[in-house]
Amino acid sequence: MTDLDDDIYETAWITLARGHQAVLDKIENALKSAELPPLGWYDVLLELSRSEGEGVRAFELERRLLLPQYGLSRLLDRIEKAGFLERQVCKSDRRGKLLYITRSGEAIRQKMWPVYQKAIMEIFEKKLSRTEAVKFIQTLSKLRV
Amino acid sequence: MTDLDDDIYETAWITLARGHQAVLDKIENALKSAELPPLGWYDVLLELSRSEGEGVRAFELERRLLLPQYGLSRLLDRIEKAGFLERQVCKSDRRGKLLYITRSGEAIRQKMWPVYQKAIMEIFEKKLSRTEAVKFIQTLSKLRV
DNA sequence: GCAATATACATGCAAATGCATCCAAATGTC
DNA sequence: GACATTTGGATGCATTTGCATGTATATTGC
Repeated sequence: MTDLDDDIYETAWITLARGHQAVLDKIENALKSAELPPLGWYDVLLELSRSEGEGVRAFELERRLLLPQYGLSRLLDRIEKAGFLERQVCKSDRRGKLLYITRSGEAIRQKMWPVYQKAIMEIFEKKLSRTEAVKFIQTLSKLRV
Repeated sequence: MTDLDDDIYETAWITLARGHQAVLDKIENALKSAELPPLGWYDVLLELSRSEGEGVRAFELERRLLLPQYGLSRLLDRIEKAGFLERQVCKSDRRGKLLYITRSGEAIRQKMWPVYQKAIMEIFEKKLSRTEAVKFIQTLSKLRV
């Protein structure tokens, strides 16, 4: 079982976990320093923004952002309360809601982006070549198949 | 894809974040199904176990596990309350505490490990070659420098 | 030596999260 | 159509987290 070589995968996971945490901390700190909403809000707003006025179903966001159903429901409560999105009853399935970004939601998203991007770049661009980044993405993508 | 070309570093971060979440979910689910404590407890217990009775200072754990000071303080409260660790005043610096794993702490750690390891292996071993894992670790490590 | 500052850790309170369950609309079975 | 089952989403309640601050000891500058 505990073949010494197996430690490689354990190390891979620990490195993934700590690396993720380190980057996340930097991004959240950058947003906080700029008095902007947390990263989770950006993720939601970006998905809504990309839908080009089509509206997005909550269960779709769950899947894309890997959020638990109740977690997303309350995240949406908060973002909606801040006036950055709207929920509308979905006509083709009246159980569900269609989510739309508001004008001020789009505005805040655009204010968040440069801060967010700068934080990403300061870590990734400085430390990884483009080739390396591509390989990194390919490897990481396999973990979700 | 062009998308990948333009925002390669952004994509790298998103893939890192979602990949991390996906793996974490599987591990936490595995532990929960086995009615074992959450992953954070394992991280702490492992560090204490590795110290071979020397004791570990809380601020050391903070650094190694990338936990906020107050977060760790309360995580230690919970683990201590469960009887898995002990805090002792540090003689050479009376502000601090030395942390020791207990017998039952070591026992639970050893019960957690196979469940934890199985979850890791099911994702990493199946999807990444050893060579790929080594490269992955190298790349990820750069992000924390 | 002693005041000022920094470090190690704890804690009150507010906000976020997890769990279980609920409700309502849709779908499947007969 | 009537009834059971599934699906989309919300919510009460307990636990956990985040923020700000507190307490105690250690270190620094004079």
